[in-house]
Amino acid sequence: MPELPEAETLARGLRPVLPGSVIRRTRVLHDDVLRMPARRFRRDLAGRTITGVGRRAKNVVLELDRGEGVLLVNLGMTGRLVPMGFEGGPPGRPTHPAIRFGFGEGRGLVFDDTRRFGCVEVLDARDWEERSRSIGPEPLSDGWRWSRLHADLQASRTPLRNWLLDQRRVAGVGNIYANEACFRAGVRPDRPARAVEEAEARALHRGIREVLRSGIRYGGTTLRDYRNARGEPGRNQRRLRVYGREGEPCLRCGTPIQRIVFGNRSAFFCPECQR
DNA sequence: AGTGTATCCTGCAGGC
DNA sequence: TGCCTGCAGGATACAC
Repeated sequence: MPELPEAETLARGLRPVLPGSVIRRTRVLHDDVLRMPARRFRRDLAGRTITGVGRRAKNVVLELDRGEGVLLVNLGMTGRLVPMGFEGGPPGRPTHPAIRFGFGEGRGLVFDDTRRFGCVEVLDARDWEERSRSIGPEPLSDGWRWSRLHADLQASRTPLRNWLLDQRRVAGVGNIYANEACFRAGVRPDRPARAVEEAEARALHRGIREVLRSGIRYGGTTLRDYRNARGEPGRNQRRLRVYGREGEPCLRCGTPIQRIVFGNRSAFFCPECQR
């Protein structure tokens, strides 16, 4: 579920709330969301202060004191972060709590994840730097240019949609926004990456940025589970042009949107507008 | 290097 | 109402 815009929206909602909180207690209800032994996880977090909230790719990054370590949260398909006991409204009780962080004075944070495909881990500064380096460029950063995208695409013949989902190539793009970006670029999602021409790479670069910015502007896309820090759904789902619209008319030309499956996942496109 | 497949897990919608 | 199938925003591992 949560792709870059959803993680960004969540991080923005947590930023005014969490910093300054001291992790006094960590309860692991489902250890399968941890990438490390529960004992070490709890020990690494004990007594540490959350100093900031950021995002990298689809991850929410809770920055920690004592050496710039981070608590890295990947939301998977159904993950949520629910602040508890802060003013600004109780966002409803978590239905599938996996980890509970207690800050004292009745406050805390719950990592809630129905399917538990998400994961949570603590990394020290060195490991975090190394991990971040293994992830591709942030598509909304100034440094990410269409020429780089075009050059990188030439190195692969995997289908464009799959290429976009690979976090080592570009950060934060998931199945919804990948399909939407392909539509805006007028390129079929199953076209080999290296067959994307220069002008198309420009359009794709622009399309990726547009769909991600739209996602952020409208508070994320909620198909079912996504909620921001206040427990509210996003509004971007109304702006999707192809994703989930199989058989419905293309908003540009009226041709029925097609769904095909490859790489084990659905892809949606307009056979008329996308070549 | 690429693809297809399977895995982790739960819930929901639709067909009968 | 119940049972079954298929599907879901992610990430990874495997055989070929």
